Amino acid sequence: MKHLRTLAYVTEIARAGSIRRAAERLSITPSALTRQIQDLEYELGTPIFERLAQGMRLNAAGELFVRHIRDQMADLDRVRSQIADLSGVRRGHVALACSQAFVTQVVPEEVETYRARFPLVGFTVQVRDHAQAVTALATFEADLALILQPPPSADLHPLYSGHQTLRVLMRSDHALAAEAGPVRLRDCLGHALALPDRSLAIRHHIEQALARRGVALQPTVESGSLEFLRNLTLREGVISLQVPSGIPQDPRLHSRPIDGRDLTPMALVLAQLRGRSLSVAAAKFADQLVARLNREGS
Amino acid sequence: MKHLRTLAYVTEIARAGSIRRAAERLSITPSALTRQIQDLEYELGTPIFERLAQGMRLNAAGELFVRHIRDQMADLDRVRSQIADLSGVRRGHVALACSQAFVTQVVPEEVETYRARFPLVGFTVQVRDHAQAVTALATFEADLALILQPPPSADLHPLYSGHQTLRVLMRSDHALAAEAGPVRLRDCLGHALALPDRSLAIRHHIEQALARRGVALQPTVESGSLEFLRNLTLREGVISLQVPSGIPQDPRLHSRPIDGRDLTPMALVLAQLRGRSLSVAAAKFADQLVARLNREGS
DNA sequence: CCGCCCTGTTGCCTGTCTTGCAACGGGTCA
DNA sequence: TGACCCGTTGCAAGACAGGCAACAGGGCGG
Repeated sequence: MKHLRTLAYVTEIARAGSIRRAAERLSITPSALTRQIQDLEYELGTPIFERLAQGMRLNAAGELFVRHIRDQMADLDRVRSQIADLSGVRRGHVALACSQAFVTQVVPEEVETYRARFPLVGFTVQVRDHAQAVTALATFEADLALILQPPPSADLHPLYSGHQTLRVLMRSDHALAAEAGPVRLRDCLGHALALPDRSLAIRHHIEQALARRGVALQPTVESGSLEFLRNLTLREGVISLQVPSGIPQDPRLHSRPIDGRDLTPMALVLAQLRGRSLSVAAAKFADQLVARLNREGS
Repeated sequence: MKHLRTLAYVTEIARAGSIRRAAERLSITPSALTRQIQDLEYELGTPIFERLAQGMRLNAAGELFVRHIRDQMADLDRVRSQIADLSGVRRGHVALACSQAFVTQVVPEEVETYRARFPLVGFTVQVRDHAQAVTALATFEADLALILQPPPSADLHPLYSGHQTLRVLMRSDHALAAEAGPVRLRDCLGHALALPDRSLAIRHHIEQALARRGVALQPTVESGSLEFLRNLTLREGVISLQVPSGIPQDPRLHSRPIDGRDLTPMALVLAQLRGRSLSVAAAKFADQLVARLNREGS
């Protein structure tokens, strides 16, 4: 909106780190930018940027001010969403940061369901690990975060929390697929393993459990992409470990839960930033997602 | 600040009830105003005013939007105050709504003390009854409210709550001044009474207590001004009832507490609007006031 | 019923403020 | 030292807010 133009300039300069880079991204000239900033600093009675040879950096006052701008913009979004809601048509936008495990099934299904009811609501879905997800919430890049093993953070306000038991994933014709029921972890270690790499929470969870038993993990293949690992299990006779929410329904794939004695279930939360009030669209989507997670959890 | 100009226009039109009146108060022409509003409504995608023959009135969307504007302005004040605080010099402004009983001693003393330390902080002190005080908080006219017998309201966030025992106020040569210690209420009713009128919480408190005993109150003089009542007790031989905080130190005046069996102490709270974060200046003043009230209460 | 007064709105013009362009001064780095 | 990046500034062109005057429409008393 018009009256926030200058404020948007500030955040862009803070992000870009220099007036010239920001000017380029904003499609205006550096001179226009520098003047806006000078006027603003005059109004505030104090500089909000440090001028360095390499560019501009927010000073303490600037940090406070940028925080204010973000709050303000988020609040405006909320209000616009509420206003749109008055007219009966639900418009708005939902920004979600989620772990990779959920982009396969849960999130696309729920987005589709939601958009079937409210086609005017847009979505932004970003894949983030648990630490990045918290950052995304804090910088208002995301309204909601759906993450595994959330780091303890005072900024997180959980809307749902539950658990997911890890499952061994294999091709339907794999030896382990012959039996049913839970699998002991030691029975997996004998097979060729295709595991998530250390950028993913699943890997940390497994390693912690094994470390307690003094066992080292030697995966045959490791990857930051769960999708790659699934595709590999379809081609080779390797097995993988994934959370149930991320396992697509595919007759060629088979999965069995890991025995509870070997691996504790992983924590799963849907969270928002503490103290922030969501737009109508985001709040409704969160409700829907929580309902789904409750159904699955039971 | 510049970027809030249009938003200030909106609130002024909402307050004035018509574009022309608002234009006059803002010292611009109605045409400039109407255009600003049209642009804003276009940006929002929906009208925020109802056009009536008598003028403009906010619609539901407008109510939401004005609420947002107020929040935004208050938050900007807070941020500016925090920024000023970084430079070591404490600037800012404190707006206080208080019951009449406190303009005699408590508030002027505390303002003086505060301003001795931070001369760059300005004050707005308004006398408001308990209902008006809550309104003042809700409309951001006041940061803090110091009131007797606060109405139960979800919007109030108490920073201090205590009690004040009503005292009988008389000239030092009055018959009741001869004895010391608490006075029974019935001993007062025999003398000529100069009481606060029904616009003040003290009066309601007394009447409720007497109503329970089936006694009707027949004051000789009543007034909405506690100062007038005090001055009258200095001239005539009448007695009055006031809260201790409002009684000035004056050798010609004497006061004795009402017996606890006859009148329960009156509730006293310092409160802010729930969910609002105060400016540094207001928060520090609140701290100081709470310290004073705690000292007095003990 | 009509004129009067109040309301918001619109076309046109003007002054101010923002923006773009080009040039300048000052740092960093090879 | 020269190349390159940075923010900043003078000047001219454009956008935008504001003022003036006139218009359309509803409420109201004569």
